[in-house]
Amino acid sequence: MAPHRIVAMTRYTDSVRSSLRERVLDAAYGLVADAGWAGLRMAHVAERAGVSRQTVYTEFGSKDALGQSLVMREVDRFLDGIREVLDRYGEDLRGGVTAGIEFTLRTAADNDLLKAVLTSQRGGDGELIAHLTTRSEPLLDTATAMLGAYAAQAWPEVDEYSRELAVECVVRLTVSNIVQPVAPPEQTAQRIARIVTRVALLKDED
Amino acid sequence: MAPHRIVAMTRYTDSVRSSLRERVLDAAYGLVADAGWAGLRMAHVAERAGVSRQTVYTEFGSKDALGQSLVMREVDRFLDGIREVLDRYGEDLRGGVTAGIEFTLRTAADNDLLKAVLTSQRGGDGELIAHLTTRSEPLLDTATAMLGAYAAQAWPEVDEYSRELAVECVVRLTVSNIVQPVAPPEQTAQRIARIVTRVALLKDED
DNA sequence: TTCTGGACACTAATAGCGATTGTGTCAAGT
DNA sequence: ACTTGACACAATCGCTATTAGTGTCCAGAA
Repeated sequence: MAPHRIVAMTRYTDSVRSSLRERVLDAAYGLVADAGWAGLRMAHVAERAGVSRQTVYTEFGSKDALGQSLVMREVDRFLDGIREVLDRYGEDLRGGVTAGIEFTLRTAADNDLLKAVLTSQRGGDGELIAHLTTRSEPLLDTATAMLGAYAAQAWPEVDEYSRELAVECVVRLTVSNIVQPVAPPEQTAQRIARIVTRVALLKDED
Repeated sequence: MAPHRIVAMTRYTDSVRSSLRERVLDAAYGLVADAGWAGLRMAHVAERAGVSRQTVYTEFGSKDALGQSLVMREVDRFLDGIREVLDRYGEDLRGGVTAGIEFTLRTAADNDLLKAVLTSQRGGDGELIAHLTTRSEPLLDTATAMLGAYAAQAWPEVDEYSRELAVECVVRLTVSNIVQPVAPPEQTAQRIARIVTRVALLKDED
């Protein structure tokens, strides 16, 4: 019985802790959106999260570490979103790619933090991007690898080289359209998907 | 005779003036490369160009105007370079595109000013990019239009929509590879050219 | 004429310096 | 576990004096 209780208590503690982390992270996210990373005060984070300043420090250690966790959470959520979209479309890779691109464009449009990470843009207001040493630098690489895996599964008849080219196109053209948009996300997504389909389906003669 | 002499003198004066402008611009270019736009001193420009500070002011009016002329000259040279490459390859559009991309990648690699203009990157050391109001903002548009014209001439059998897609690909993928290079210019250029060829040649079925 | 060189007013960048504000840590209290 | 208050230390701010640079004018030389 004792072991069981210990386990139960540990789980309870863990869940409390993780919900605490989430609350703090939520608070930080909102405040960063308002005042930018430089304008963020640990005291405000604690206040908005409904905890003491000390708790924030014991949980995250420092402001920099809090920033790390913040962008890591955002990155993970984005990657999960992409995965979910791709899964939802199953064998229809073109549909999945279109939806994934649109999802990415919309995310970048209303999430300054992820936009900064996706476009690797330093400076500006996204000063916290100095913290992307952990899991956000290789964001695009991760996304590329993910997309490549789905492509290999859904389009086994396409040769590997063509798939590589196509995946590279998706990623680079999407980022390009985040930086310099010319049409609403939906149209842009369809346009890129069309381009990419051509790249994948045509085996050149030379 | 009098009119002739006047004309001759005017031409002489013009040529002196333009060579003066060039010298000053050359001096400014070198100094900007060393110390950045903010670190540039009009006195240094004059000194290196071998003229008095006053002459620089009478010729350009202000430091800002000098910056304008500087980026305009660089932009024009780049555009001329692209044109020349495209002309040299004549009907061989794929060869021309490949060479043009490589030219662009190499230019961006060793010309910070043009790199800043091409990637529209503000801030950083390219503080003078605040001056791209004249002929550099539409640089990419101009290049796109140019490429489109050549494409229409060399590939009349390709439908217009496909040509548009292909040209967009060339421009966006090239810029993308300036920002995030993964291979030397030559390889990258060939890769992009291959992608673009596929986009142009395949008419999709849907 | 065209360019030079020096003199000038005015403005922007710089350095120094309290005063303020915020980070990060500690210990005692709940 | 979390809070509260206190603290040392560092970064930032507002202010001032000073420097350095822009932009202009004009007398003189080529």
